[in-house]
Amino acid sequence: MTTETKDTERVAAAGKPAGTPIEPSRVALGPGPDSELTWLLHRAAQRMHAVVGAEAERHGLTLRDHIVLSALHKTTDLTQIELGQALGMDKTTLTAELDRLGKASLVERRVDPRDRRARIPAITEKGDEARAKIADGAHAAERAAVRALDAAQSAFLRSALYGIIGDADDPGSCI
Amino acid sequence: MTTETKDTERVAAAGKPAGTPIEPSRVALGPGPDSELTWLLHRAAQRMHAVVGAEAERHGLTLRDHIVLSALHKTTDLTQIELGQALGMDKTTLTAELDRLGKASLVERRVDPRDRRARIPAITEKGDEARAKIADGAHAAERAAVRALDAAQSAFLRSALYGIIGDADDPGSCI
DNA sequence: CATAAATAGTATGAGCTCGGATTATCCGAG
DNA sequence: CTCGGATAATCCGAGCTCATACTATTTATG
Repeated sequence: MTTETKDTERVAAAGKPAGTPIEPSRVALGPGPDSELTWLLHRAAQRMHAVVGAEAERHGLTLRDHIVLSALHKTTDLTQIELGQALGMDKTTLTAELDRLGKASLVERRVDPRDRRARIPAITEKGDEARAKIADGAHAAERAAVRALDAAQSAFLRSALYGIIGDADDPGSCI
Repeated sequence: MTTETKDTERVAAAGKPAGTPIEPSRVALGPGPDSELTWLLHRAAQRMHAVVGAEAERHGLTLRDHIVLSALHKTTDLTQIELGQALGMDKTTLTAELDRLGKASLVERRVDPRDRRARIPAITEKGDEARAKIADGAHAAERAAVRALDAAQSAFLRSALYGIIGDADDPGSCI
């Protein structure tokens, strides 16, 4: 009823029991150097999310926690709205995030003395210690990710990404 | 009282009141060429998501719809699990996504004749028409995003991203 | 000063993601 | 052939994101 080639097809498309041969169909569909740029960027971001997020996880935090703490380490006197815009994060999402970080005593919110509507989140001593530990591992993970590139190539990669981003202010949390 | 002339102005310029200067602190925090790689990748992916997603939106679909349809256009005979792995998409999420696309008659699920547990999703004629239209706009948007790079630089960018991705199989839907 | 419009932050609710349980089916050992 | 374990898809529930509504406060205008 069926051709004998079915065996090879089945082997190729089979799950991954023990021997784990490479499935040609999957590889053909997965990301490759000719894939669309949107897809490559998404996958690469996903990859870095996994490795850097694992580093944050080792200290009981998430990648988003680390990013927010790093932002608060670099700048001060931002309101929540300004922080959210700089991070491309929805204000409601950021409020919930700051609630979590505040409950863990990693940040604190003070009222802006010049505008009593606004709150100025600030990183605490404890928060900065956690941030510093994670930053070490995160930088190592980033260096490892581009170890195949030399300094000039790495710099070009960054500038190319920066060029794609431009001055856009896109929303959307994948982080 | 009511200011008859300014009213329309204000409504039109909502969110950016007249005379508001640019906040220097915000600009300083945003992504720059020296930002961390993880952050740049995330922002660049976010940017492409916005522009390509807008293209899909013009045809009543989402970026994820387009990606799934493109995958089904490129390959055949994948089960849902295999498709999900290739796309880095959770099996539950993919089931829901295929439900939506199926309801719109853009894909159909047939039982794998060799394994009655498995379903083989396939793109329909109608689905491929939508896919083709979106693909045109998407390619144009991608070219526009890297218009500052020449062919060699663009190729290098892709290969660098491909190198970062490696053979990892990360989960996580930002798409 | 009085008052209307705009804005920062928070609360609420719809819809989504994803880990784990469930069902139907396949496969290998006896 | 039968039976126990593995696997594909689906179902269910906790937790999350984000649009919208709401409150407190500031700013503009006469």
